[in-house]
Amino acid sequence: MTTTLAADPARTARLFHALSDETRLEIVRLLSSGERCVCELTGAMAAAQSRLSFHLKTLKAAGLVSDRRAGRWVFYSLVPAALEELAETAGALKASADEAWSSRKGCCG
Amino acid sequence: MTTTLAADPARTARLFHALSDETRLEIVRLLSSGERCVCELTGAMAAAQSRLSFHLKTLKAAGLVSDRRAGRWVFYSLVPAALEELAETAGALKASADEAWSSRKGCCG
DNA sequence: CCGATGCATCAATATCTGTTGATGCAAGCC
DNA sequence: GGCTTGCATCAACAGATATTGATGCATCGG
Repeated sequence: MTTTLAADPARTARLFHALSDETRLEIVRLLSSGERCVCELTGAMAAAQSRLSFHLKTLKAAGLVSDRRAGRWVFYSLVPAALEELAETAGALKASADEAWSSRKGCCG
Repeated sequence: MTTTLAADPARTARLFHALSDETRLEIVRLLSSGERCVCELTGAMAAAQSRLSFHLKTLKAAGLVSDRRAGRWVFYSLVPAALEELAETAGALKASADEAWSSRKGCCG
């Protein structure tokens, strides 16, 4: 009743899926200290350029990062609103788990 | 600096992965109103029994739910600690996104 | 205009994931 | 002891996902 739990399940699943990969989590971690171009990410991680491009595309599709072109470089950065949405959803899930403890219910006779 | 961001990336990825499926999100939603046996979940969702068993196994492997045998029924329930861990991780990600805005940094010349 | 750089995209492959139907197994009812 | 119920597990398949190397396409420097 307090918070909307998974108002849009498909959206929630997409959001969680985008963060269900270690490579992408590492990208997010690197972006947490600010905007980065792909070349720098490639350097920081031991990853092929096409691999990073793939994961960045996934993160972008989920709305977690945005890109900005500057000259020959493309800069990626986190989208705070999306991460806030994530935090809210996770918070709602936690709240529902706490509720579950108070409202016990019999099942199957 | 405030919160540890992905101290254990593999664990974080596993947690997010467990919630990256609509069927599993629906299970969590049903469990949020209390303990449920598989038979009841099967009834509430339009899902084959073996399908639910598969997803429950995934959720259990991630530590998000626990099971309890009672007679011929197996009751599943949410694990508040795991959902709190999730909420904390999501909160840390959000915090890092906010930090990213203040600490801009040049890249690639 | 030419070569180099930064990045996206494609093709091919390998692996993982989810679904279904069948089988197995334990617990309770008769 | 047989039968039924509730659930896990398996086998087989289909589809999604991740990795790699190659190619394409802009942008910039000369």
